[in-house]
Amino acid sequence: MADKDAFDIGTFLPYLLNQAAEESSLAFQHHYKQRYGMLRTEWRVLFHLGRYGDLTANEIGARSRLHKTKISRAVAALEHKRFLTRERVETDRRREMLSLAPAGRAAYRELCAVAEDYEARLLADFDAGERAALKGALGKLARL
Amino acid sequence: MADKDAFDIGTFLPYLLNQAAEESSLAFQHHYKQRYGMLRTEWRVLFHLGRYGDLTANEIGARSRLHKTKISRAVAALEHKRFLTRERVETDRRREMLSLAPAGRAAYRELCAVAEDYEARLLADFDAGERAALKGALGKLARL
DNA sequence: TCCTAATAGTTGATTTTGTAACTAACAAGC
DNA sequence: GCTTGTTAGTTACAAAATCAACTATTAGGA
Repeated sequence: MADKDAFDIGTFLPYLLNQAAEESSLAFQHHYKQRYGMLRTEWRVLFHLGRYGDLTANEIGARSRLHKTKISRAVAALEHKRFLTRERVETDRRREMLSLAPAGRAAYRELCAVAEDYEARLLADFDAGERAALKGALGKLARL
Repeated sequence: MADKDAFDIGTFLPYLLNQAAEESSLAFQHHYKQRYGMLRTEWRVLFHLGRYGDLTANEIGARSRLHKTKISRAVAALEHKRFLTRERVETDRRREMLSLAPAGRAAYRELCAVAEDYEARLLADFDAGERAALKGALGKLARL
């Protein structure tokens, strides 16, 4: 039945990418989920605010490629946890500027440290050249 | 605000993997969704049966790392589309052997061809060495 | 045999996501 | 001013994923 020459899902790129992504997200999830009760989208939004400073929901969407409804919900959840605050932009009252509150900033700092450690472990088996090649290839595939 | 030396999500491996996985799955989805009305899980189950021959739900789970409830529902949907048939294993009546029906086999063949083309396009910018390195690295990360 | 534990698979309840429709604010043309 | 179109963000409803509980069957003792 199993044709030896056949196309193999185990080497199909989208499949490999999905497996690797899932595997590598799993252990990290634990940190923002268990410790802060955050969803993945919330962690991403928190991250963008921590890394790039105050942004509107729309700007986060442009950077992260998250859909605006996901962002809207993540922002509401983060606000509820008092991790961020909103302020209407007076020059364009459709927009809201989002800023990390102290609790959010603390969570960001801690999660960044965890993320760096975590990535180091993921990449422990790779040398510098392999790491650069991998990230370069992924960046191309992700069209970032 | 934005610290130049800070950890950057744009180079965080789980993030990159997720972006690349999402991007590379998106266009391919269209084929099994539009053409056959399948969900991603259904395509994966179909694929495993086509590639590796008759399997039980549990064996598919072990290979694909899909949760058993996802598989159970995917199998039900594929059976409803008459893409596969089930048969109780007489030596252990808890298990059911799954086999592709002719329609499922046809879908499998067509989707494989599409997948090969699709992957070739995804990897068009990479030379043979880069492809091998990428797949090797992803395989390690996915722990396959 | 009978009791308990483990396994294969399904079902139901809750969460989360995705899609589309919606409100509010702005912008451009007349 | 008014109309039309666009953009920022939210909400509602449907689709899907997750988690726990469930049935049926097998396995391993005492």
